[in-house]
Amino acid sequence: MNPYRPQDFESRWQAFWEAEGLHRALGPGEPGFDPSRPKYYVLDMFPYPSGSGLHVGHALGYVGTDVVARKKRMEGFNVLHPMGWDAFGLPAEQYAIQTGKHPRATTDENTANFRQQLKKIGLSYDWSREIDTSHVSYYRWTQWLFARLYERGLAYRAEVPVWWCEELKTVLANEEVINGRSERGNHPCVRRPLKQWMLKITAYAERLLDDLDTLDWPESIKIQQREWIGRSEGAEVRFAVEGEPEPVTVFTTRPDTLWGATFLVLAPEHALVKRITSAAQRPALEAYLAAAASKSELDRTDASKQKTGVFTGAYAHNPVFEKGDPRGRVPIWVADYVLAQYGTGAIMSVPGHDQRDFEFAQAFALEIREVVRAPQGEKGLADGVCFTGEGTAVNSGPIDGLATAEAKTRTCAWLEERSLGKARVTYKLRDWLFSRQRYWGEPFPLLHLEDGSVVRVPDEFLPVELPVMDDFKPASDGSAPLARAKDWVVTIDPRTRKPARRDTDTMPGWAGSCWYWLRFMDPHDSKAAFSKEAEQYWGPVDLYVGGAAHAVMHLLYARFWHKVFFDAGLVHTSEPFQKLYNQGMVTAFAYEDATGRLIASDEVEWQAEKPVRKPDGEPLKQIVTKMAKSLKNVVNPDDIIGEYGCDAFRLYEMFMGPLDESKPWNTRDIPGCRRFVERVWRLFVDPEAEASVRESFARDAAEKPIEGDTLAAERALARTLRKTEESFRHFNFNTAIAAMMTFLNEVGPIQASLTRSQGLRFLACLAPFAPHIAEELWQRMGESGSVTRTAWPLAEARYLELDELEIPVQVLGKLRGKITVPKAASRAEIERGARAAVAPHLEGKEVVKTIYVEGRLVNFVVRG
RNA sequence: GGGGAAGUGGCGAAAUCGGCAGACGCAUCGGACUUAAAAUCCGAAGGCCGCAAGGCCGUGCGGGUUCGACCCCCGCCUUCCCCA
Repeated sequence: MNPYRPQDFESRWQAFWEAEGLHRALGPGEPGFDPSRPKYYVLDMFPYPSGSGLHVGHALGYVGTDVVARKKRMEGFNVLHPMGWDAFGLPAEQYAIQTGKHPRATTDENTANFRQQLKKIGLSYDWSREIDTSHVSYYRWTQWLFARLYERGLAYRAEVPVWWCEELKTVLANEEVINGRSERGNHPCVRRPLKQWMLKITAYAERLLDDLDTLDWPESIKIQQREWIGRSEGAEVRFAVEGEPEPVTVFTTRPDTLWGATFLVLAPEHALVKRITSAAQRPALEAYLAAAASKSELDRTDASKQKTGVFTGAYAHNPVFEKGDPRGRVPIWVADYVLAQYGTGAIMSVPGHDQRDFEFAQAFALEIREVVRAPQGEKGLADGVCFTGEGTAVNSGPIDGLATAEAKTRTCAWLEERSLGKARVTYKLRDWLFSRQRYWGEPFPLLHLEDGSVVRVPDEFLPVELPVMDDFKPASDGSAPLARAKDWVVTIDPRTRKPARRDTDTMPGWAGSCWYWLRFMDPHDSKAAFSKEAEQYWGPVDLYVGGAAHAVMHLLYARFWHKVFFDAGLVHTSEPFQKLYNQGMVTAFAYEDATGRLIASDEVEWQAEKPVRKPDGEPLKQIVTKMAKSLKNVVNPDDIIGEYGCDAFRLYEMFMGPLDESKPWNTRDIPGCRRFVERVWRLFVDPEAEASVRESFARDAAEKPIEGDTLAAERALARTLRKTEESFRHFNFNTAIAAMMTFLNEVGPIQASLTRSQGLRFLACLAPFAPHIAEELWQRMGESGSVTRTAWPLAEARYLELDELEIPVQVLGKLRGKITVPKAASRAEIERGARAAVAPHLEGKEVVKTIYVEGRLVNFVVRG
């Protein structure tokens, strides 16, 4: 008896692949490496191994890349498809502080769990290349690469505001602060300046922007990155401050509106604020600064919020006016909608032509002056609205009458001639805050000498190992936990033998993911981060797949590091990821009662097609949300695989819809995929018989001529192969699976007419999606080796051609009939047939025009 | 607030270039097989009207372009994602 029992063979094939090393990616220098084959590097964004394990949403992208990797191998590529762990970071540390377990221990437990879960999904990773960013064998090279940035002057220290929670006595990361309160405990937080390591990503802003054009990435991601980098052209203008030697420098994108600047606004953190504030204004100002410190940048710049600010009591001089001209005397205000890190931390306010300045001026009764006349037909200042568009300069001395674009360049020239300012390009992108006062991260390979200077730990003395500590809570004075590892901190500079103290900050969670694709190319190298040969062969990543959630930060940081490596001659391409693809989010149904309260899905049952709560039958509303532990709607792949088998699970993941779309998981739909694999099984195997495969597929079965049902099957197979091939171009594997289902529907009734070759080609086509059943049937067919090593089957053009065409016939764009014509029919014949087919609809009407789309459609345009 | 996506049957979805809307699957209903059930196989099915033939309406809403619009343009509405 031969029923389909996946539990009997799925783990056996997984063990076989591993034992045979079928997914090992052999690289340069390894025995058996074949350099004549083309390479393909397909990479998943590696996961942070959280304690809650994988859910079916994570698996979506992994199955997607696995399908691609398996097909590429069948096409003869050397495929690099690795997996590892982005294991440093805050959550592990947080969890450790709560439970008292060391993050090393919990991280190892979590990665073991993830590895075992991933292996059950039958993913064809080369596990010999597994990496863990929190292992010293990895992070010593993170430190080494950081040193390359450092020696190029791209790392520096600066006082920047960071979130501080007085109640918790700790520095918090941005993501730990919500609406000015700590995520844990809901305590108030403030931003206070602290010395931090910064990376000078702004030095690469122009290249990060320009090189986007060379990448095969989704346009939406490119737009988001461009937006993030935020290039803007404008001018820097110096305003002299009354009674101060230092001028205030402002940046503006609209130098043409300089004549309309009626006040200045400084960011609360601006260095000049405290110096210039008058005694009378000081109390109000102090109160304002304290309030601003507790707001996030998001709140501060939220345009919908009421504008707040306070006058400093000081005045500046607008340099476009003569000394003594009352129009040039402008008050200096402080407002939190101006950010210290953007531009110069100070703006000139032109309330007539900037919406935020307009609202601010209205709120505080400041002067509004028109300097740009709106074009005919548009509402301008004369109509009482702020005009922010382009128009004609007025009340602006030397640039009066000029159009905005011309007025801008003329103003810049005017300023430069008089040394009052200059044209400048700025970016919204800011330098990257690269240090944390936390334990679970990479230590900086830096030493502080007694004279206050900072030196690198020489490369040959790397790694700087993270000391083992039992108490790694942040200290109450905001200093880093590593500062308490006294024996570790106190050291000597190996170069000068002078006493030194180690830097006690650690790198942020992003650090390890800034180069991991390079380590995968050569993961066990103890002499270098990666060998030149390996990088030369495998780089760049051909296909990078991950969630759109990382559209900006991770991808921008990774590109930045890679460009630095390129400049340092470490890599041969200036971009790391040639093609990027974002898998969609897998959402899940959740249920809420009449009051909107969420009900866990295991408390829900279905009665008469309606969801109700189990104990009392109260009707519930089905909603779609993300999968989250807190919503109790998480589905674990282990459970699904246990019940339906791995192949059915993989097929369902791909059958749900196009890879890039977000779609709800519905376990109720899986039986359809399970039935599909069972039907595949029965196509090849008679479950009632002892034979390993049906007679018609046996090795010694008589050769069948390609005619009749066999020809029909050949054509059906050709259509399936074509559709599958196409699905790899669009990453909509749901249509490939649908095509294979259609194939089964078509050949089911004529099973006995199928040839062995047709059966084998179908299995090869199925193999990337459902590799276990493909292997099992491949073996039962008596084929030697693994289906993963057979050639990818292609459709033969001659079996895709049809003898007859069915052509829809429309009248005035409405479908009124269909005709079937021989492939060779002439246009005249087709038109004649079409007229006949829709004759009743043409009755008494005049055909004005006949539209014929070659082989596709006829449309009669009629009148009367 | 800014930025990015997406809205098609009861549900997941499909539809080369602007050319037959709803392939494939789930759930549902009917039939066959069965003592019965499960499994399997065959069939029905967007909505409305109709015994039927057939007709009308239908891709979030309102306009537009076109012989023809899920697809292109303009304006709305709703939902989801991201913000160092």
